[in-house]
Amino acid sequence: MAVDLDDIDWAIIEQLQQEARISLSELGRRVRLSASATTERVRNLESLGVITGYHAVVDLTRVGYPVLAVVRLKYPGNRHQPLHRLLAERREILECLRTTGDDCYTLKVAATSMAHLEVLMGELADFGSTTTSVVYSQTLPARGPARP
Amino acid sequence: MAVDLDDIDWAIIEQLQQEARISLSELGRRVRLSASATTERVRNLESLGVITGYHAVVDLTRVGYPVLAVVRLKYPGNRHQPLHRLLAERREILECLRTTGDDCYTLKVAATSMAHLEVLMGELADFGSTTTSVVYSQTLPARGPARP
DNA sequence: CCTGAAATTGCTCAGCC
DNA sequence: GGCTGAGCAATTTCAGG
Repeated sequence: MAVDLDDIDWAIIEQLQQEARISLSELGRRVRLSASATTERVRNLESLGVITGYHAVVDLTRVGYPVLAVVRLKYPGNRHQPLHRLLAERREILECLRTTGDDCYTLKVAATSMAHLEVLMGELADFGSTTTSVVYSQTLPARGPARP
Repeated sequence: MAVDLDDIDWAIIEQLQQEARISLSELGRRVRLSASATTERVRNLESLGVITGYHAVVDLTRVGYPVLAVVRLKYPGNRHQPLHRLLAERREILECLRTTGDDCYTLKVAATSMAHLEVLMGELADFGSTTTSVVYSQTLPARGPARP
């Protein structure tokens, strides 16, 4: 499942993780490769599924979601379908990880207010018992993995 | 702290959240705006801090991190400095949220193997008691908030 | 993987609505 | 605020080596 990546591949990945909107020629300059070779490398990383996408990140507070919460969901039984439907509908749920342990799911939820969070928690409570922690601050900037 | 955003701003944000590498003219076409107007809008969203960056997302398994874990850290006392140092050094820690509740921090950690995860947990254990859940699957694609 | 040239495309900035 | 159009710069692409 893992792909063999050399130094240049990793240099490309590092650059695009930091600044995804640079041109391929600028990227080539930074990793010391010609534009054509850079283009081919990037296309390859994309088609191998190493790079899965390029996304703008927004400041949640500034776009109107000042409340962020981590929710753990204890989900008895196996009927995951209804939860998946909720995930599809509710864009306030930004992330959903299925995990080992007592709490089957860990979610990241954005809300416009505590009242809004309460509504969302009500919907999640239909699925099982929840544990909610409100986020004070995001201690890290967005980043991805480095070369192992 | 919040910024007033109209429909076009949101259309721009939606597009860039999905596909951050499109050109400004292509973006303009999609949101039905001229290239110059689009450019000005995007620059504005950036300088207001609404858009904080553009980042490539990689498949953790394919780049050599097949193990992902959610770690909750119960952190007694107020000396956060040492933890911040660890965060800076250890790129395996992808995210760190400071939260309300018994567990002061929730972290997302990528590891090359369970043995590697064990090493990382050892380092985190220096700071307080930890609860670790290994992630089976990421149930959602990367996505951001929608218009409230 | 590189170079070099051609073609396309995108970007910027007036002037104007 | 936004549009158009021109001029300019840049990137992308594709041979051939």
